[in-house]
Amino acid sequence: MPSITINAEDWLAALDESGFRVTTVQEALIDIFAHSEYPLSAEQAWEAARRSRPKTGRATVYRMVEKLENLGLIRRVHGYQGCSRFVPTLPELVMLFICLDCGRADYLDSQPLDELIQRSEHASGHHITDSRLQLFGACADCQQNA
Amino acid sequence: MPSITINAEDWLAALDESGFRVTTVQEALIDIFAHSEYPLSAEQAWEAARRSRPKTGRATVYRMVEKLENLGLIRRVHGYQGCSRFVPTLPELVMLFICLDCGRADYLDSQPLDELIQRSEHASGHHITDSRLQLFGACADCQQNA
DNA sequence: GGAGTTAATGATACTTGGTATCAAAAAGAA
DNA sequence: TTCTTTTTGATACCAAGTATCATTAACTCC
Repeated sequence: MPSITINAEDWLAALDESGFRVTTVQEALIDIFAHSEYPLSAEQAWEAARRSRPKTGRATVYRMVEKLENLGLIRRVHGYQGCSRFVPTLPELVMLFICLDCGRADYLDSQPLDELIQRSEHASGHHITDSRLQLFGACADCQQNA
Repeated sequence: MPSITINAEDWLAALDESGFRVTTVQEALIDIFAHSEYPLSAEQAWEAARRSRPKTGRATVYRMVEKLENLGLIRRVHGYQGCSRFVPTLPELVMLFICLDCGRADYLDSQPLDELIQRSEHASGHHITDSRLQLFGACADCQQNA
């Protein structure tokens, strides 16, 4: 499975540009989200943060997760195990695939989704401005090892 | 917006066939879900149920919602206002559209989704077994009245 | 239709994920 | 370095959802 590459610098820059102060909690959390192959809940991110930074507060992590989501740096995974897990957002609009065996996230080309939206708009008369798509199944690796 | 038609008889039959007893709470809840144009949360369904059946218990409604979801009679809406709202499932696999103005749900032909899945499977090598798609925007009616 | 059996219900207590508060600490500006 | 303002962490809090269990209501069998 191709792993994604997130540039922590860019995330910190994004926070800075939005007028937020750059803090050590932020750096820790960005590091955590940027390097996880699996969708993380705020609770899991908190656990992870305390490993490198024991006094990290719960509320801080929840606040940070919300901030990162608002800035579009992470996005919510809607699916199995609820809708409170997050993965890094890639620059381009991509579709998210989650392997039900290993749990890892993969990013797929979103062009088919663009076309789907165009066709559906045309057929229904609705104006579609946003979408949530999540795909599930067995990733290429897990199929081979099965 | 085309309104959906749910046959309460069918739902009761489905519960019956699955070995569950047919009760008055069920009938009330099925009625509520089948006739709502808007996605309902368990909490909202509870409120609605108590209007016609004041002693209805909270836990009962939550249990019932879970049961209806497990039987595939209602499905979860993943989107704005969280992921804890439900709409009736239509017999065929359809895509769900939610209007961000009036809040109503509409059901779209799912063929574009089938094709998307096929194309994505082919391109990625993953085996896709399930999907969650939600579309948002302004419905045809709301566009006209804007 | 009535008695017995078993599942469903309702009231309550509880858990958990998430939020509000506020004094203390840490960033940034001067 | 000092001052101002945001962020933080600890705590308390809230709300959605779940477990428990005595009571009630469906279904079964006669």
